[in-house]
Amino acid sequence: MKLLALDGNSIVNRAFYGIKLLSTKDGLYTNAIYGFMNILNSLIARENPDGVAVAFDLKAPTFRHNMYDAYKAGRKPMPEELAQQLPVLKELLNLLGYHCIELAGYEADDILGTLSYAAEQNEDVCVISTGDRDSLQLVSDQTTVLLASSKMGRTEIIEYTPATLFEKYSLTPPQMIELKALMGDSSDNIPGVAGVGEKTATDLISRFENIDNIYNNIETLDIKEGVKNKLIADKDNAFLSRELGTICRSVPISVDFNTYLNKPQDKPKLAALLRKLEFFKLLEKMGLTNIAGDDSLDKTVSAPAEFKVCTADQFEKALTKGTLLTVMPYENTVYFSADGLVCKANFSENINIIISIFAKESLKINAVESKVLHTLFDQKVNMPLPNFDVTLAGYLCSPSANSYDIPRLAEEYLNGAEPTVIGDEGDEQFKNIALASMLYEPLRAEINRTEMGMLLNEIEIPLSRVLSEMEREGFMLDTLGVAKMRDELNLRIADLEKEIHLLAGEEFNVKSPAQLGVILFEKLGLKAGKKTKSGYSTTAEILEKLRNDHPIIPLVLEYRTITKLNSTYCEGLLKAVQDDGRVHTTFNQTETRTGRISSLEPNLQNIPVRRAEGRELRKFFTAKPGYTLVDADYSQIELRVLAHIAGDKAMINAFKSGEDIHTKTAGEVFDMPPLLVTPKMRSAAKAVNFGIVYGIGAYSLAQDIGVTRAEAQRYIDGYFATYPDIKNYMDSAVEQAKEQGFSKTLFGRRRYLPELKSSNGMLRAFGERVARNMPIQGTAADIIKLAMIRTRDKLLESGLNARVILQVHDELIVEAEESIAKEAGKILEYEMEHAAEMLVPLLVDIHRGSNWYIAKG
DNA sequence: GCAATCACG
DNA sequence: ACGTACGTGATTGCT
Repeated sequence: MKLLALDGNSIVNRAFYGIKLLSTKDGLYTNAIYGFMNILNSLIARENPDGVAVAFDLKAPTFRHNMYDAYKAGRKPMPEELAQQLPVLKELLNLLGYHCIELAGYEADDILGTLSYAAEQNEDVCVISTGDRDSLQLVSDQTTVLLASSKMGRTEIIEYTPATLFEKYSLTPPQMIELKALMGDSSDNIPGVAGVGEKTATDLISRFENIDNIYNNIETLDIKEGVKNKLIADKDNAFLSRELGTICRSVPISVDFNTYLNKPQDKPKLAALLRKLEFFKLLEKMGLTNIAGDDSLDKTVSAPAEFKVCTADQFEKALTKGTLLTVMPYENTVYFSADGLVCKANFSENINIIISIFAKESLKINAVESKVLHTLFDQKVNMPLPNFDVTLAGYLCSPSANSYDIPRLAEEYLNGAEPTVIGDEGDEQFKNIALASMLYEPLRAEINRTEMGMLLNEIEIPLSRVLSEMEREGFMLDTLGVAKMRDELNLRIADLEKEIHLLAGEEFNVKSPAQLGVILFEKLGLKAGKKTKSGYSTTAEILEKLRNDHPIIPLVLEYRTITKLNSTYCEGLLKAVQDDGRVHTTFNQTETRTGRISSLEPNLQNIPVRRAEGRELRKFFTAKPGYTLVDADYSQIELRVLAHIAGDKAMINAFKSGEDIHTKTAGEVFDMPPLLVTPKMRSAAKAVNFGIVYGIGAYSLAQDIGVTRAEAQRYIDGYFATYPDIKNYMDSAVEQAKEQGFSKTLFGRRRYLPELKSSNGMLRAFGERVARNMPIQGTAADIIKLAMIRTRDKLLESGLNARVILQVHDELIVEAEESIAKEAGKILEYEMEHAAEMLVPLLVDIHRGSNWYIAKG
């Protein structure tokens, strides 16, 4: 039989520190369990064992502590976030049918040693997985060790057999103990021989086999005088270290491998635990989705609901006044649910029934993915704005989730309760529409509890229709212009590549950072700025510093710029253009943790603008014939939001004065009249203003503007002295988020921040920056969303031939018929500036033009 | 499927 | 001693 034996503590530690802190909505940390399961499952897939045993350390002192007081002294205690995951992990492993072994007085290593010894006696096979090199002493013909090592931040697994061990260390497995006797182990506080490290120790052991041979003949052996003296001085420690480092192979546990065959799984309990952990992918992979939760673990199980499939005709006739109608799009079909009935209607074949369903009086509509519904219905079905949307509600309730599809939401809010669907004929969408109707109640309750009704009803639901319309409108692209640019870029790319190869003295793939790193930093001997996990960093920031050190550098930089323009933008856009000559992006309304929208395929929110070469591209984003683009962007919206939220009088006055905020800030901070503020001072002030919005740190600010950390700190101190309420706000934003567990915008949009409870300083600091930034970025996002909705409505009401076609976070673009463009611009400007009532005015810069380059002003 | 890089606000 | 700005998406190389 083949046993997979894991060092539970070692693996779980790796998982914990390797994966960012995750937590369920109940605040249970899960990252270590999650990582452990990933590792375990990949090991099982790789080894296909007959049984799995996981060995754990206990807190109790071991025989090694009795032998040596200082054993493992100075070890940091296990962080609370990890400690609380261990009992849950053990429960999970047991439910999965695996075996957890732990024994007072012994470490996990000793248990593994005993299991591997048993394998040798019984002609079984033992595969050990650990991150601890100590176990290498256990390698034999029957025992292989899979050692997980973090090579530059990423884990790789190396398989050790006696042969590969000898190849790497030139030592046999038992000699690994002798090695440790000499070199010690700082992590366990095992002393070894002072001054002897891995190199010397390996050399000695490979020549003399073990420390007995060394010490028995120490005077006559060919050893350097200095090393010899060290050995003599620490003789006792060497022998002590050998004892400490020797894994005990006779722990009183069962050595009959049949004991460790996989047990049958307790599926209901397993399903309930996986749900509690929110491991929905795993639940699905294990085919447990349909297993109802076990009450002993779960608090509430929704009453089973029954749904009958009927025809769209029957459904339409059975619809009663005022009932809740749940609607879900799926490809070219619409699924409906109401009063325990479900049906589907093909959008083309049954369109009349769909129309008459929505024509019913006083329906309450519960939508799934409103935006997709609006897109499907377009102008053919007049669907009023839904009263609810389970997808958008799910997003508002937990904006950091990875998915808002119905099965996932059902797992979270219905606790695995399954609807009974009669007559579904294997169409699983019937189950989904039933679930969607069941999701209405719990999600509505959660939206009410968290006071996000306004966000859902006044912002996200109406916005979904605006986004659908914007996607349908699209943005006209001058494809001939883009193609011409592509051809020109291709010529330059070919030239640049030749020159770069010439200067490098060989051909290589300039696009490969790995190959480029070798050329620049090894072959050409340029000074590497270290960084990155897998080699040299070759970012533009590093290369820029080397610009004058070698003629190849400016060429590489130009190559990068141009290939980026060509691949991502010229080629990318040409691939995305539709038959109508326009690019139709997709807006994702449930992606960002802050409430912004994102844009994909193609992403129209990152079209180049900062540098001249890239900005040229915007000339190909045009208005259609007879139309003009109107482009309006908020001036400093995030800083204005900050001034408002913080209620900082000085900053509010700065904005009210209408002066340039960065100049004004510089003037205040450096105590100068605005006229005497130099460009250098202004740009420093601008960097601090940015930094403040991002949550600030002196180190990063110093990096950004190229001053010392102390200097940066002085700027920050000066800034807070000028705007004292900003400082107060920053502190209270963090404090409040820590108390409540989330940050929120002016409109109540939440972002939960479990990071703030972390004992990992870096992660906590990240959480604190987010707590300062999210209300600012998120409020600005809420505001422009309101502006989009109102602009769209006003343009429609006014009967003007003008449509919103794009949003880029603080910028809106309207395509308007030339003759009314000015009027449309007035509406756009007014609605943006009046989207929210604030302590500071909201201002927009607005321009018109035949293409985006011009309209951007 | 992830890491590195670079485009935007 | 360490190592960071906040929020995204697309392309490419590499395992």
